[in-house]
Amino acid sequence: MPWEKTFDIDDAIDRATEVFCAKGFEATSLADLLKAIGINKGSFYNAFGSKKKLFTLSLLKYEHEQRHDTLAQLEALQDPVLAISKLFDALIEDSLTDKDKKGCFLVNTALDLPNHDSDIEKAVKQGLNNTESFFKQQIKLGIETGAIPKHVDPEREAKGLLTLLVGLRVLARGVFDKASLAAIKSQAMGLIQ
Amino acid sequence: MPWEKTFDIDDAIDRATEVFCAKGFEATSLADLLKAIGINKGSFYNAFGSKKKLFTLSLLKYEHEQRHDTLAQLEALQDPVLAISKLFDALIEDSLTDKDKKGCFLVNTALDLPNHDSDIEKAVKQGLNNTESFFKQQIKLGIETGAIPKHVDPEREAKGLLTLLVGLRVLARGVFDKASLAAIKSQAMGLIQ
DNA sequence: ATTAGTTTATACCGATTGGTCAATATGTCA
DNA sequence: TGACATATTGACCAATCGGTATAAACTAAT
Repeated sequence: MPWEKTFDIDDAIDRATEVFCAKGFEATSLADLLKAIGINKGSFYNAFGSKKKLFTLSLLKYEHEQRHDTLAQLEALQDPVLAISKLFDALIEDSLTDKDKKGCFLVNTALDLPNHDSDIEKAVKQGLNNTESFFKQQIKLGIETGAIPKHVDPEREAKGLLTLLVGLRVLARGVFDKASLAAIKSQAMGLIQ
Repeated sequence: MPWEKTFDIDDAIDRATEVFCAKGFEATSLADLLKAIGINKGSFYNAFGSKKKLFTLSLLKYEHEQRHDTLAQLEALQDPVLAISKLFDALIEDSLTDKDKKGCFLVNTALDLPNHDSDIEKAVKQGLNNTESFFKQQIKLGIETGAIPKHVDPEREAKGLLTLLVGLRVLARGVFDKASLAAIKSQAMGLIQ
């Protein structure tokens, strides 16, 4: 029937995600988004409805792709210690590679949680809780296979690993250098030994 | 000669700090600041010059009072394990008490570092590095007195404690509840045992 | 009383904010 | 071909942004 869009919605969301992640919701202007996506206002509001709706879309997509997919791959390794090691390696690699220092969209938004609505809060909590569950699962598996000592408490230690992950993402945005980030990883691995 | 200011500059900076801390630099409007301080534009620009200058003042004052003074008190205890324990207790207490969930001005700004000038970056780095140094110092002291086992590496472990502290501050703004924050503390104490 | 500096209160500035809307262009289907 | 549905464009909107400027009221030391 009608006319197809001349730009790719998914691609537009990804471009918007980069800006939202780097600057946060408030500091990102509509002009920023239009420039990043490469469309003008009419198309923007026709496609997304509002700045806030696009932010929600961005966060949900990021949560799904970055976290869900990544963790699924690591789980498939069937080697908890290696999986956790690789996760921290990937975080550090990602942080050092990205010269815009955008950080992690979930972590950035988590710190800004009091300034967002409940649907955003829900999405962020779900993302981080699932990461915590991943750690818990891996620790339990490691204890079963003997790769992780029995005295490790999956529940508590998972929260510790998540906290280190979050802290790493913050400090990687300008405070810590490569060596210090590596020290965090070694602390994380120490938690499960 | 002339007339003394009718409002207290220090008090004004403190009120501004609360708003900046809760909402960040960009999302804080001049109107927000004027309302929080209780003055109007003329007085504001006469006293502070610009929004950005006040932000810098706020950050430096916070860095000095919150961090410097607090850490000095803890150092005076001459009991490393107790000092670190009390520090995390205070963080958790502070996070749970503040119903605005403002978080820590230093940590909030640290995550936003790529969007600030070099003078802000410098102040944040100094604040966090000094906290790291505090941890290192306490660990060294603990090893000397025997309260902390010799296998603990002050350099590395201090970074771990700082990362947990930063992560705690982030998660306390809406993701973690009291019990989970307590779990983080127990992880931190575990690092030095 | 003069004077210097501070306060309040407003008016104003250009620029930008998020968002709307009517006109126009473009595609698909009958 | 023509009708219809949607997409795009760009002008337009009121409100707010940070910041300046103004004038009059006020305080305190000379």
